Amino acid sequence: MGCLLFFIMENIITVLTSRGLVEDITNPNLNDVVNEPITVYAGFDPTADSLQVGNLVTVMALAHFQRCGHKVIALAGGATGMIGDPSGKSDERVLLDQEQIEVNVTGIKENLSRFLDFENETAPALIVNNYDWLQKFSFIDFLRDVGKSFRVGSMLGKESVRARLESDAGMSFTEFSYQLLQAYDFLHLYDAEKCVLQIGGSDQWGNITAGIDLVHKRRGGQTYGLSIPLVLDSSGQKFGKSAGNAVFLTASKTSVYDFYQFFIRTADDKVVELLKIFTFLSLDDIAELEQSLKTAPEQRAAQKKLAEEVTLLVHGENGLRIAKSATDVLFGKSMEGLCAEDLLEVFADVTSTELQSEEVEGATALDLAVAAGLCKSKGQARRLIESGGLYVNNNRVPNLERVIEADDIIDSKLVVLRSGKRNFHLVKV
RNA sequence: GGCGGGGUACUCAAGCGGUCAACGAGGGCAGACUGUAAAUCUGCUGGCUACGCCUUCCAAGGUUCGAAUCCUUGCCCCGCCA
Repeated sequence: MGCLLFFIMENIITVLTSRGLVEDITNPNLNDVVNEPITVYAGFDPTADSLQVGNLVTVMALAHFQRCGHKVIALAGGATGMIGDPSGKSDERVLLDQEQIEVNVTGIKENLSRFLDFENETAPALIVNNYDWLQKFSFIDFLRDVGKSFRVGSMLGKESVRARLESDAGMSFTEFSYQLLQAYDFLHLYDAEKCVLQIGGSDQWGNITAGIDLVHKRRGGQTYGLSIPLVLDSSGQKFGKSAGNAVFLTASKTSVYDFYQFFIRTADDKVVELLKIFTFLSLDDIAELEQSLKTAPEQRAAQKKLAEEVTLLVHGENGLRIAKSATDVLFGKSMEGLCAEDLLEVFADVTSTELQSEEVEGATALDLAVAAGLCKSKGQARRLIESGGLYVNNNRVPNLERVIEADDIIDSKLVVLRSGKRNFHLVKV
């Protein structure tokens, strides 16, 4: 049996390495260990009710594990989220209440369900919440059973702790204890699910090794850790922020259009790396796209493929369809042939204003822009029009006298205002 | 507690009695160019019933025909000495 599996299973470490998803592993033996199916887990912090594209890196790694025949567990940190992981944070985190965390855990589960197969016959994925086991501990029990196995010296040595102790913000006992909880998670999953590997972002290294040590001390078992490199954008910033806002996987927080566009705007020198990380495209396909980048950069084939693949994975076929038709309308010159309902879907997340029909029909474009709140004042609207930056239904407003006619109101319901290239505002009549 | 410097638009920062809705830079917005990149160039950046009018330069008073500019008081910053 082992032999058979050996031949049909691709070595997951090789796969991940070839896609740039491995920063470091705790023990080189892991290369051989994964030739048999193992159980692997990664934790997700419920700081919001949706994962962000940054989390997607870890999710993709988990998905690769599952595709290679391993059993994967996604751990939602319902309990640890209440404590706050100090790793990579310069300030003490504001504690979330339990109610909020439950909401967040639910949202995260929803996100994960798109990537992991929970129905798989041989190795269905599992979602667990560490609140389920950590919540049962009394403080005394925890200190006796878990705390006893930790040395303060090595806890103090962790990067996440050291950085904070040296900063002005300092660190509370609560956050200091965080690594014990995450370490205990590993022990619990080792016992309950025979989980022998934890993966996570490189900032999780200290927490992962703490878990490995704990399993070794308490059970004498050998476990492993694998860290994934932090993805940065071309300006060296943490990946996944767009104009200061995080890009979320949940459509209500980041529209499918914005999500799609985030990937479309990937810089040339970054797109190959992202294709490897965020899609399941073969390396051959990616090499082809890389070639097209050199021969026909203006086609942006690689960016388009990246955006399509990721949007499809996260938002499904319908999400991708909406994102693409939104892109057509928002970048295309004409909106002809689209009815008000199509437009409402396309502009679902665009700010909109409801006005009475007598405020719209017969009004000048200038007045409408102000009434809708697109421009703060008439002066601003006037300047916008004079510089040719205001559009009604994707047609430039030629002069200050332009009046909104009945024809401009699509299906007697909608007028689409736009300032500049992509700043849209919907007027509902 | 003593001495000195200062508070101007989103930010920095000129202005020191009229020519000030307030120089300049950054940022932001728009236009041209372009590959939804980067760079570059141009315009705009208090409000309005708009070649004019109104409200602004920490706050409140005062001097003056006229103040962001001078005086008084208050509030707040920042240096230096105790």
